[in-house]
Amino acid sequence: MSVRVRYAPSPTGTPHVGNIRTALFNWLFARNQGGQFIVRIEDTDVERLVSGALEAILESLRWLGLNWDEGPEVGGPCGPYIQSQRLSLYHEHARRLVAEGQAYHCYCSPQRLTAMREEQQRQKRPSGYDRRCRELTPQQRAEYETQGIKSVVRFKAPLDGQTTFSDLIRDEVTFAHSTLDDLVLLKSDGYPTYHLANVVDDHLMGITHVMRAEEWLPSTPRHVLLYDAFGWQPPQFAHLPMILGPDRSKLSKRHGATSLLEYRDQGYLPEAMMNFLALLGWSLDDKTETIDRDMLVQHFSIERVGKPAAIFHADKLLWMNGVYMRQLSPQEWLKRALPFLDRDLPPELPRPLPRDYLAMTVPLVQDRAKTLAEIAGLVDFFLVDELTYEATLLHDKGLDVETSRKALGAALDLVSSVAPFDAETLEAALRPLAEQLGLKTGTLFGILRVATTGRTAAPPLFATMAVLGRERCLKRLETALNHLA
RNA sequence: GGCGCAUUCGUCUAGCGGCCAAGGACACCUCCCUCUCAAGGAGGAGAUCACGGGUUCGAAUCCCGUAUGCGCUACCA
Repeated sequence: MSVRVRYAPSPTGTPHVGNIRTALFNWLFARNQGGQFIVRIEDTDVERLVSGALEAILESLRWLGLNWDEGPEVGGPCGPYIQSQRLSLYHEHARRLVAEGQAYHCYCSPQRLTAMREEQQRQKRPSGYDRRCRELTPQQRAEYETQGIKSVVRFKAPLDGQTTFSDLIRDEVTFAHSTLDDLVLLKSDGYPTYHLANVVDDHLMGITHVMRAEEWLPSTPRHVLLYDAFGWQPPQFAHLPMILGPDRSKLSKRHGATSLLEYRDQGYLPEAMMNFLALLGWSLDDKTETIDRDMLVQHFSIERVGKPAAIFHADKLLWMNGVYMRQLSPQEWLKRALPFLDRDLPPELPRPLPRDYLAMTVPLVQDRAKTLAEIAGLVDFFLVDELTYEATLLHDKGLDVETSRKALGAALDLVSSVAPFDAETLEAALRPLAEQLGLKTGTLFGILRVATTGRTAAPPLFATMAVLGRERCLKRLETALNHLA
């Protein structure tokens, strides 16, 4: 039987990296096995719906390149893939369990349940539904119904015994039935709970492997019991390690960027993100760090997924992004950078940006950027009309103003006459100047760097000047001289 | 409180009984390259494998207990 896995997010916000890591592992497994990757939207909590969340989920998947075989937008044989459009299915199955005596209507008010729970907690007793409605007589039920009290449908969990299931990552896990209560299957608003909906849908959609975060482990025995109640074969389970914030708590907004799309906006490459996320809880061997998408698909396996939760430390992601950025061809690099340059370069610079001129800067800055968002700060001096910098930088490190002026003046002469205007010729002309002035080359070049780029750290001087061109260089050297006047 | 899962350098991890007085990567430090900054290259520091008991000729690897962390304990997923 062909593998069918699903990513089943609920549209309550924009997905964070941990959530998407789960999607990634499902996708990798499906692609590795030649199976299907299905996306199913679990919008059964009307209260928590966030508008735009669905689009953010799909956009996250698209950005990483996690294409789905069935789901929203593409449809499929088991649709609809949005749970709010499958309500009658859940009702039908809940009714069946009630008719078979495997589930029952519960009329307890939310207030009573809350009070009960609080009391249990106060007494430090195990919490859980006290099963008051489990054995209601037909008369009692009729009574509640005529009073118009809304009910929920609860599953009749076995009172004793235990359930053991096999998890692909954690091996055998056992839960005593005495620790389970009668969970709600159908809410009073007519929507199913996650428990009912995911079991019904996973079965109806032919899901073979349920790969989800570890937080679902405690409810898995209930799901297994539900499969049994329906007479269905449960899928294989694989509970993935969680991803924690640097303080070891569940990843949240407090930890800075957590949503995948934020990383996109910060200039991370999807291929780097995929590589990094894959290594959070999975490894190929004892040394491989960079693995591209195809290799990932080729080598992914559940057996190599680890058990312990992983902390999301973005510093390694930053490094990896740099690796992928440097691997890009200059053309591709520019293409990816352009939208960020449009966004981040000073608005007073005319658009469209001078693409050909920017292309010349690529060899000078490609190795220096770790994210696409940094590029604007690396190339802005190539484009800006007026450089802004502290004039003291022109005679820093104990240099007297007069020497700086002499240096700039001499450079000005050479730059105006040198030909051709390329890096080699410029260097051949300017390097000897240091000795003539009795300066160390580093010192001279430092002055010229500040004058031509406005900064103390920049790409190699002569290559930079060559790209800037004679006009700009002369103008900037003159401006620098004026700063010292 | 109950139940469950987990526990190897700061972080991501390799390790499925002897090849490990524990390997790789990020970050950090030093050096090289060098006009600055990067990139690149070479080194370094960093883990008594949570702790305590077993099992075994032999344990990071198997078992038990303890501790710690995390998760679940909703008419949320």
